Amino acid sequence: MSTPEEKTPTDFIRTIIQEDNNTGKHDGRVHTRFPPEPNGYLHIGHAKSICLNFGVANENPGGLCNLRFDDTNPEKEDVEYVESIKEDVKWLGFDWDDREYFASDYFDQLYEFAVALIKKGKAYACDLPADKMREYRGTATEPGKPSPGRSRSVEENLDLFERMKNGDFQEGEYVLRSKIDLASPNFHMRDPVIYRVRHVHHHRTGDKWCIYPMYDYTHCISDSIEQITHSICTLEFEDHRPLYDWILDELEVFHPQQIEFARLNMTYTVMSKRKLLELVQGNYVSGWDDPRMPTICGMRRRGVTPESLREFCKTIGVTKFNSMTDKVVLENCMRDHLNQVAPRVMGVLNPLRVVIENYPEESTEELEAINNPNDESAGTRKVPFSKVIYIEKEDFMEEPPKKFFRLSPGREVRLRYAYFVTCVDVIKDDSGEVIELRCTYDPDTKGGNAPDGRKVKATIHWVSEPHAVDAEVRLYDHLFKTRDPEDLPDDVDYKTNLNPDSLQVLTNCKLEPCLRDAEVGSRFQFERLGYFCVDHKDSTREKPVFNRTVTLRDSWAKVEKQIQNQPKKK
RNA sequence: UACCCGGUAGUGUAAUGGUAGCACAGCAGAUUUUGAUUCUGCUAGUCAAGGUUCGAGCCCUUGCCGGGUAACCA
Repeated sequence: MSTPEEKTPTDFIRTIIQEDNNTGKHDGRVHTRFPPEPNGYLHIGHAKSICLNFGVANENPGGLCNLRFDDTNPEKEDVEYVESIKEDVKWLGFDWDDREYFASDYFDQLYEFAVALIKKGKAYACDLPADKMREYRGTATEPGKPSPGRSRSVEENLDLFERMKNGDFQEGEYVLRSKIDLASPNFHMRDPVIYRVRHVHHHRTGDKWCIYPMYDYTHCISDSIEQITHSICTLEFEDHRPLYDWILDELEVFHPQQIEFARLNMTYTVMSKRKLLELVQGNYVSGWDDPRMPTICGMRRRGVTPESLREFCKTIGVTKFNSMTDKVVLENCMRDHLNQVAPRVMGVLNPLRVVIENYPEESTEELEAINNPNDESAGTRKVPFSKVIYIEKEDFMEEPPKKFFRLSPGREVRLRYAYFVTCVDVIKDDSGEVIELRCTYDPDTKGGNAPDGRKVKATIHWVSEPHAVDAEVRLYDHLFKTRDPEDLPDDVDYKTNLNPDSLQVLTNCKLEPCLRDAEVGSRFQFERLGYFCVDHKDSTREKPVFNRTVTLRDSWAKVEKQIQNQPKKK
């Protein structure tokens, strides 16, 4: 068996870095950064970026990756997000050591650089209101018009900028703009705004500043200050690269290379922070860490392991073309890892009572069960068995179709690690619903083997009634019912694609007794059902709560579908 | 519309100008005290047309299709 994380992926970014190493561009130095804005929780798309940036650093001798918070827009940002981001990056398995930076740490330097730009005649204060500025910027086919402030003297600009900083102006009254090229076909070069006035409190600098630098201006300088060699970002910043380069060239400072890659899109979910925020605030989900969310904390709560998330990021690769990754790829990674590490247990989600008529009344046996067939060192455990047990409702059919191998009247099946049992009677309530089964067992088949060599076609799981732990189990399905929830006409809201059945809560589940002491966050395979994880928020010893991380592969479900689709022919 | 970027099996990705490979999905079979896992086999691809070349997925031209940008957000 191959360990999941041995072969390093290759992609165009790693190729660029390799070439730079070969030519000695940065003396063999590789320094990246992961630069989230602290205005929301990290999601699986960020995981892709984290794995790329930290991964590249880890693969190169002496490589480093900084964690930098891009906190230049105080209106949307908060320390709550800073803390969650740090927790998520750590949980994913990456370490930035002491290299934790904030763009806001550079506000003083950024200010001085802006002054330098003004002195060079490359920046000016502009008092055009926002709508006028848009108008002056021109169109795709017409160049922009110079704003009246464009011809101001250096001295005036210096004075105006200082007064902006001192709070002499209202928001929107003045901005600082770079002086580049109003006729550029690239709108980002038509004198973009680099500072705006905002009289708001910043979560780190407090009320020290009332002017805040814009992203384009801040990001390249932050990269430069931190001696970043490769500044990796997503595709939508391609058009910003000329501006990134222009600023650093004008300032004549260390010049990192910006490289863009395609962000992750995944089926049955949305990835934009705005939409995820909306789902949280509108109570469409229980919070950022709702297990249906594509957020890192949501997936953590659901039971996804960091190993499988990293493996997923490796699998999807890094390219420049927009793609839609199928969610089953993620699920495959989840199963792959959980299959290796998750202990097996038995749990009945939809219990059906079974009385074993010929089993002694007060007797209890301890049967030996294997904890993990893929890991011998996981050992075995004892599972109690008694006269009354629960089995899964789905494991019984009164009138079974041909390919149904499980229990039905008169049929014999194996109870895993226990005995062969045969159904001898079906008890129904007034409405005709099956509420109890009567079975007999064969004492010679203890442990699950028949001395006479006879075979059964099915082995089913079970839980002893007097020993059962009552639990709540939450089953999750896609958050959205369509593969691409955002693929809609302009006038239709994506929320109409929300899947009304994405959460199913089962409150009458019966679990084997060892699960009473399961630690919060621990993960198990409920045999024949899937992987489950103890919910870290709502689970208590008295009332355990489990989240289903992912189901097992289910080839029976396919057969079942075929049967349903085939019209019964006589 | 202008500018920028991109198009390789169903999906996601590989291939110094030299045999188009891998994974997931799908299909078929073997093993199985989980209809799981594991194993074996199969299916299926270079957007189009020209050009350069002994040879093009890769280089050039044109077209087609898809995405991005046109915030005092990042």
